[in-house]
Amino acid sequence: MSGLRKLAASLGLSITTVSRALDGYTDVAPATRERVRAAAAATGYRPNTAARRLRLGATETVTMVVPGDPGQFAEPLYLELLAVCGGVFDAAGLDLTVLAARHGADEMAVYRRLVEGRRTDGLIVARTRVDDARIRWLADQGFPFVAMGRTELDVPYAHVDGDGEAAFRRATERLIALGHRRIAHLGGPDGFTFARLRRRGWASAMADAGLGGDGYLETPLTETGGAEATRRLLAGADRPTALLCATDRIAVGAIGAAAAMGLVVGRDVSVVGHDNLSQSAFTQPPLSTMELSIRGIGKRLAEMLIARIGGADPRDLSEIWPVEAVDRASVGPPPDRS
Amino acid sequence: MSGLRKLAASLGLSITTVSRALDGYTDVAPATRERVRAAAAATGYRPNTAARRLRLGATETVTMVVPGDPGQFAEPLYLELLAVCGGVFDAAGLDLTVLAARHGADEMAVYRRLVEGRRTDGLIVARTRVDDARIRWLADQGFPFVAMGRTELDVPYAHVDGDGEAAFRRATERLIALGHRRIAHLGGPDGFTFARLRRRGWASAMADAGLGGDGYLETPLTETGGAEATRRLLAGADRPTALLCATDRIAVGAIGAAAAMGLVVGRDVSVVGHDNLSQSAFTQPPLSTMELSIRGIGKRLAEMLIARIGGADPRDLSEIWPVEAVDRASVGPPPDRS
DNA sequence: TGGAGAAACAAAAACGTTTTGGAAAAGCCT
DNA sequence: AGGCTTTTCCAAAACGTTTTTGTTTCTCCA
Repeated sequence: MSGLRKLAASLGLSITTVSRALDGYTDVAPATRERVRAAAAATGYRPNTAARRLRLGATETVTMVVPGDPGQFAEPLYLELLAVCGGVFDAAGLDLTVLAARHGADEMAVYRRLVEGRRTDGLIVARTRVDDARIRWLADQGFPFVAMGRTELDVPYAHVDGDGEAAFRRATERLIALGHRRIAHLGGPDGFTFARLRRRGWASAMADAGLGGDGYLETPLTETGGAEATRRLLAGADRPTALLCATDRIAVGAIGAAAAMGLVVGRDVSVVGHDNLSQSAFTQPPLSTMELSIRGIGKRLAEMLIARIGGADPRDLSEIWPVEAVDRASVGPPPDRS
Repeated sequence: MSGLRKLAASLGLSITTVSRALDGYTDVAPATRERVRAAAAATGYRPNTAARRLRLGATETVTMVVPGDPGQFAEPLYLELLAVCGGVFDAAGLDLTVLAARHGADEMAVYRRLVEGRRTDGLIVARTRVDDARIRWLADQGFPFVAMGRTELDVPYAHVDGDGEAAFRRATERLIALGHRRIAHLGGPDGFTFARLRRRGWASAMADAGLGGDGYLETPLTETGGAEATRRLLAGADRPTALLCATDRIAVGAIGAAAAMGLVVGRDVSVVGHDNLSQSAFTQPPLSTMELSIRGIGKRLAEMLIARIGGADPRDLSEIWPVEAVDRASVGPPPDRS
């Protein structure tokens, strides 16, 4: 005998009363309620989660699928996101489980298994894509989920995102105001919505200023990707005077490649990133970048998922967060001979 | 009616037979087994996990507590560890849940709640400390867990670790062979076992060479920590010609600070790190570092935890992995005037 | 005083599995 | 053919909750 039954026996009560006392029903006399609570605290009673979940028909679990591709995605931001969300979920009595999936065919299989096997009450979808099969399917199923990032799909879905388009437009405008004319954009894979939006911000600012928007190069989201793109961009005669990078990792690669070519970053060529990773303040020169509050976003994301699980309408759950500029020495006016 | 009962009814069998057929007992005729399996596959039957767990008395869940301290611990390696472990656990039918806890008082409370509430079957303990209360308590309870890293406790516990002591001894010896005499060590907080072992490796190589082991500075595990320590170390007259850093993050800070002081890293001062983070190949100059296979370690860690849950003796589960040197341009001979 | 209504508790069912302890049918041997 | 083992299946119990549906006792008012 264990659990509720034992506690009830030791108190000379029925398990019904004990259960209801602990859950705070008005059904039980205040005196008994206190007696039960004291006994529960004293014996360290904790309801068996499996039994509870079976009875309730809920898993009390939410899931985040993290990219499992080797090496490629050692994104520091995701761990912080997990930690922040974990705190909120924990306070709400939800377990946060993580699952790794490689981008590609088996990715959808992972989601399907989770949803169809009713192994989770809600999902966090990160690294959203313009046409995101996961979101299309989940929304179609009416399954509760939140997305970190947007898509271009026409279905409603709960999401939080940074305003990368505005941020990159502003960043471009500031470079233009400094005198730059040839501003290249090292964008992420265009399938990712965040990459497309940031490119759009850059492109619209360039167009508004009557400048050519042809200095666009799509690169992998790695330092290596940024370095290779930079080598190519800076090789030509009419090389750009500024490199606007979709992420700090790309920017770190760009700074490395530019320096290796004998150029002084911040004087011969300006570099801008996005994310404000901890290492970005320590490049030579320190990287000008933009910051989005991961802690804030993670908290809201978790709260939204809880709301969705509670039945909230996804149409009411949409937030675009501002992105703040972080100015450092990797940006300066263009060189004179430009 | 749903689940097993429905499936059984549709086949004209009892739920017992269906259950045993799916679990592959010899108890059921091969013909019926196939019939059941086909029907299960066709209807997409998945056993209800809560019911299963209740009956089995297992949570089928393992947990990793990640550092929840804001910003401080945006360690890229942890995410990769999670992804790798997640894959192994998933294949074994185990859920991997993450929980955030700040270092300090409530950390033990988190572990206690997990274990005493029987909310998990096993734990992964990372970032081990020399005298680690978590490990002392868990081992005392006989609860299945694995540690990434060691302690100086006398209790047996399953663990995987890199041989940081040997790696730092070798690294120091190589610096000495290059001609360096004043080699400073920017160590992590000494409470962390990995930091103490790396320091010991450095100290023993220095002692063996008859060199002073006083160039030791304890720093936080951040770029800022490395930068501040470097500023202090390089300010004096008899400044070190080499900085051996406990981690790449510290080393990145060191390179930044040294460059800001007008020194050329790799010529005026050499810098070595450990972790081989993706950005470390893109500092100026590229950082010499050491690498430990996180994928390999994560896989073994997960396998060991599964073994421990299965009842394996922790004494048989201990692995120290080699650390490989990654040579880049941040290391060179000491400057002449030394 | 009788009856209605509220307050406090309890019995029992259900959630969906796994497993125990058979039972019926079939095959084998003498 | 009768007893024995083997094969194949099933009824029922149990895991520990939550919740529905009572039942009893008490209070209050006419």
